[in-house]
Amino acid sequence: MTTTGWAGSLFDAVPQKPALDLDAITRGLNPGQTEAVFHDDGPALVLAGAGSGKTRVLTTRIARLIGTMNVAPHEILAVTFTNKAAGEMRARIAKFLGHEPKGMWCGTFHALGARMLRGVAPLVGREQNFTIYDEDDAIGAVKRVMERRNLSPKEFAPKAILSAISSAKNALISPSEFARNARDTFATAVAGVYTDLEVALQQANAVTFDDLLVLPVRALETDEALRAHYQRRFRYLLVDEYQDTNAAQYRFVQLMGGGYRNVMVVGDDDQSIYGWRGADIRNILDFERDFPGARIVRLEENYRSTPNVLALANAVIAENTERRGKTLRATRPAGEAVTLIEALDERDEADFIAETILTRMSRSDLARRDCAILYRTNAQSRAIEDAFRRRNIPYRLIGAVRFYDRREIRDLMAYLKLVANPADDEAFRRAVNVPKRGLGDATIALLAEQAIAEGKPMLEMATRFDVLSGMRPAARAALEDFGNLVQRLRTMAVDAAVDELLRELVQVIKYADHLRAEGPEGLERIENVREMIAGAAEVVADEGGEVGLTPLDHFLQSSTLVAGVDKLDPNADAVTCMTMHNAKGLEFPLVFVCGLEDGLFPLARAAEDPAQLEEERRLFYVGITRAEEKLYLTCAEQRRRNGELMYSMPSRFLEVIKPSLAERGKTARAKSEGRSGFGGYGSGYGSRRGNDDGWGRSGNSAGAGTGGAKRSVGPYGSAGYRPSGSGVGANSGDIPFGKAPGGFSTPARRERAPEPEDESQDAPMFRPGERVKHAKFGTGTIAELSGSGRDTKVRIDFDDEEIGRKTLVLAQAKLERGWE
DNA sequence: TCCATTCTGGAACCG
DNA sequence: CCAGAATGGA
Repeated sequence: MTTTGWAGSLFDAVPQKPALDLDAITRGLNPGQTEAVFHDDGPALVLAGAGSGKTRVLTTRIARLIGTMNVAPHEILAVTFTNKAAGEMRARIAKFLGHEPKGMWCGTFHALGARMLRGVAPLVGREQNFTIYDEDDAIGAVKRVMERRNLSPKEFAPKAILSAISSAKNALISPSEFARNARDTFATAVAGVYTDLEVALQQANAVTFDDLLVLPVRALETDEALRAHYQRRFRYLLVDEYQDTNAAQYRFVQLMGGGYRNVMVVGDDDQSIYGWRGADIRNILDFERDFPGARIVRLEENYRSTPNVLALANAVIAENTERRGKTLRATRPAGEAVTLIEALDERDEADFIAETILTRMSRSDLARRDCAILYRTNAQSRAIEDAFRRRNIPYRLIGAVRFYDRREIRDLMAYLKLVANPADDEAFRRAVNVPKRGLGDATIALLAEQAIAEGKPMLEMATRFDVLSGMRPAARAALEDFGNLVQRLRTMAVDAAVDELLRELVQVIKYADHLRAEGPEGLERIENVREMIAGAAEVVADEGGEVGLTPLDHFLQSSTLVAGVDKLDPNADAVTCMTMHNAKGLEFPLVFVCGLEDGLFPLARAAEDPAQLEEERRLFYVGITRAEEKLYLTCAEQRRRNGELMYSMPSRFLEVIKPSLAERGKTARAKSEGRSGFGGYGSGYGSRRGNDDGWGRSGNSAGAGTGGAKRSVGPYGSAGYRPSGSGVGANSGDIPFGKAPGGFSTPARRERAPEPEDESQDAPMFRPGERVKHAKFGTGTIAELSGSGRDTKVRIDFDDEEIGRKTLVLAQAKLERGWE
């Protein structure tokens, strides 16, 4: 391959009219912002605290470069953290300039990597129409490789193996290097799989997400001409959320910006929350070393939040030691106090949140879209959704079950991927039996075997006479059918719009009938398919640079790279629920950060490692700083996690929240049913009665006594969740901290209970032969009991012939005894 | 023998 | 609540 393919001259200077009113767009900038916007050449590090207007700085600087500095848009490379942010940045710049910044590369690292890779695929052993494997595809490929290496998925979890490979890739460690350093059996297994996986990926003309970073880096490192081309082209690099870059991304920036060295990175070390994905906070801490002479600009004035919110944020983050150190200064007038609420359980917590939102909306012009619920894990959304549904409050979930993760969507996507890239064996495996064509493991295994033997795609094997002739007639017919269908779609896909393609596909495989047969939830799936087709109709080829791609290629790429927040419609009239990770970069007038319990936030596994604990704390900081006007922090005494009831201590992060920083209270249920306040709950489980100095461990806890059975009279703020009879007094609600003097760090566990209210764990054991009644299955006789503790299972012969003998988990069965 | 369906154990954060 | 084992049907 020559280098002329990517050395495009598409963007040869079309002189842009300087229609930019620089004065207008830089009016009101503070000194730090001005310095960053008017920074011309050379490296620069902008340390931008939360809400300090960094997006404005970035867009204004780009507008200035283009509008008044004679920099052509195609000379600019801007990296954002989400596709949505890229779109917004582009739109804002267009507004400043009065025209689209055509030719500018603006997007996430992954999107930019994919874009570059389309042009240089042959350099890394791929073709232009390569497929991007999502995590499931990659796990599938890992499993296949493991099978061939006789590695049992029981001994080594494919997911763990993939995760190790992913980490290696993000650290730019090659398979051979990994193998050299493999010491234990797991690492050795990973090394082998890693080596084979690379071959399999290449054979399937596929790349993983990580490869979108790794392969461009490799191409840039190995091909001098390519590197020179890009270094000449991109005179200005701007990287947002720099604190979350990993080694591969860092290297990418170095390579791309290594020519002019006009690299401006913007970030906040306090908001680094992707260490688990290989992000290296040192990238920002060490920027000056890597780019000597870099100008450092600090943006510490916060325009987003009230002083109350900021005081809390500063207090929380000050606990971290690994930071450059900065303090956000408030510019807004004082607002409402932050409120900390203790709930009984997750349902009580959710009810409180929902009621508070309703009350506040009724008392002000607060809109639903102004409210956000932030949590640590997606699993927490369940209770919150229930609470909203019961009250008919519209809400939307960001990122929980991603649209493209739904089965029906994945089925159709598999077809599309296979059509776009016939070598994609993972897609073949998924598509070939949708709907069921009577092809099972045996047939597929045979195809796979042949494919490996010849080094050819499975799809090709499925169309070859010599392979087919050895199969059962039914299987042969099914494969011929399937092969013809894919071939027809391939012909169509050359120029057809994707929605057209999808409509044809859905019709031919009678997909709607297939889904309808699944019952009521099938209808919802049909609806999703409609949505997918509608969405496909809207995908237009991205401007600039990607010649030769079919509409299908564009569609697949853009849909593979969407993030949860990318779909967030800021105008939708709904409350937003999401993880704190997803909330990065967003802001809302009213924010609830919930589930503040030790073991959940911080997660138990992070508690032991100081580095991980600091990252959790930064995540908390991110959550807090999303709030513009009013912030609630909530925690629950008990919570069901993975089916078991957990009693938890309030998060250790709350420890630094002195009475002056937040007002405290309890939900009505926590007050009336709470087991005499904190410390008393759990009757013996992790009880720290009397071991507590209340809220203000630092000693100035005005209203907090010696813990134990205190009555909470904490104020509820103006939020409206003010149970009758609750007084308004000094700070007093008592919640023990996770990091207790005695050293509690993990929540206490106890027996599985069907309902939070149900204390059936104390019920005596059942005996075989005993007559019982089950709510759904009716009466029956216990045949046998097995297991112990929460895993006790009971086998029952039910009287109803149709039900017969069933094995149930005792703790969940809710059996009534004494029935004849 | 092969394929489809039911059952049972295990589940972060995300591009 | 989803994937892999166990089991039932052609």
